[in-house]
Amino acid sequence: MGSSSSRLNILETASKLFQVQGYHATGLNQIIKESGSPKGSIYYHFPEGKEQIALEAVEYTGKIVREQLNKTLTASADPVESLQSVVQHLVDHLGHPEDVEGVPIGLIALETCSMSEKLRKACSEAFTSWQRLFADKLIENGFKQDRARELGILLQCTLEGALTVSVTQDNSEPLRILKEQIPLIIKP
Amino acid sequence: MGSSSSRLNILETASKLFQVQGYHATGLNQIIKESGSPKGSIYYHFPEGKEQIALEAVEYTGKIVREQLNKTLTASADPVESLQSVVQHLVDHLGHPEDVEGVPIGLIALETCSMSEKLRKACSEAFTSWQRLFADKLIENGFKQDRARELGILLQCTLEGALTVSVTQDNSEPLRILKEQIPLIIKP
DNA sequence: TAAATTATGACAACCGGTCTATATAATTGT
DNA sequence: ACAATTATATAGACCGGTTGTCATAATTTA
Repeated sequence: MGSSSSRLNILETASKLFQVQGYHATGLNQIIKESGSPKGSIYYHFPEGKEQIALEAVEYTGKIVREQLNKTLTASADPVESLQSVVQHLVDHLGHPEDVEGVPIGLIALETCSMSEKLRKACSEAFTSWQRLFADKLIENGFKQDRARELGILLQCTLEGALTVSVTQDNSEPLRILKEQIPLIIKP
Repeated sequence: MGSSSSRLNILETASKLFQVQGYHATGLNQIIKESGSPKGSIYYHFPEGKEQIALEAVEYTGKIVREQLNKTLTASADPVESLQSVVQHLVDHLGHPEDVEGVPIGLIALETCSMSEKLRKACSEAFTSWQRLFADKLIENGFKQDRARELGILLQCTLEGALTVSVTQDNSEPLRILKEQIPLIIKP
């Protein structure tokens, strides 16, 4: 099959590195060194090179975050409460970039969106899938479909931004403020 | 003196490139080529190399955005209206990355915040200065100081996020949604 | 003119992604 | 069972581009 264990190993390592360091700061040498794989394996498993690895890494991260998000969103029935849990989860993992969860795809998205249409689309679809998760939660709780879609987009954007600023300022305050304002934002 | 015209020229070129492409994707060769300056000038004007250029570029961009922001915010007395103008301004300049205005510092912030404390701090201070501008506008219009500070942070984060997602999705919808929701977000 | 400052382009050391050439394992045919 | 062929896996060489240095030229100042 096309998917050996070493392939997945490379992909997981690459995903973490791309999230934390970004596309250009992450070299193939670093990926193979940290994953313990031999150099030659890269172009065997990913014949199209770095761009292919990044593409699959974005899709992979998109899925991981989707699952984590889904778990947190279904933990409570109340949309406000569960969304606040999502934010709190980000706060908790702020200083631990070794945990993949919570570090966004925003960096690689901004880096590549004006460079590779393939990568741009992959990032865009990850964003959209997260937005849809938020919207669905609101629809379940009686929001009209159009309104839920709007709020899903707004919430995902706001999360992305607050996370960016919190990381940059090395301070969870932006995320904590967002958490407190969620009841105000989620209004039918 | 330390500030010749060629120095400023290099700085302006570098600022644009760092904003659009990011830190690691922008090489010194590209900076000197696009600015028309000779290679040697870089290390004459910026003896500490790339990191120094990036640092000054972030400070420079922070100031430019601050001025543009201030202009737009003072155009209308009503805070909702003027904030919506800020968002509209971003929408208008979405597809024109050649205009510096509107392209954020988010990319270089995410790229460098886990790499250089100096750069992280510079980006952080740019963010803070923008947040303060929003907060001041609200204070002028009767908001309590603490509440205005909260909202200033929230607004700047949300703008950053919506811009990131709009650029990535090549679609101004996230920004347009944010614009419509501003009256809802700005509540005392 | 002499000295000090300002400015410059050629050069070196290095690191990146890519690819080729080769070794090992699996599969197939006879 | 053994040979031939294909598939899998790997190490290292290559080329282009990166940052940074430095000896020297141009310009200003005394």
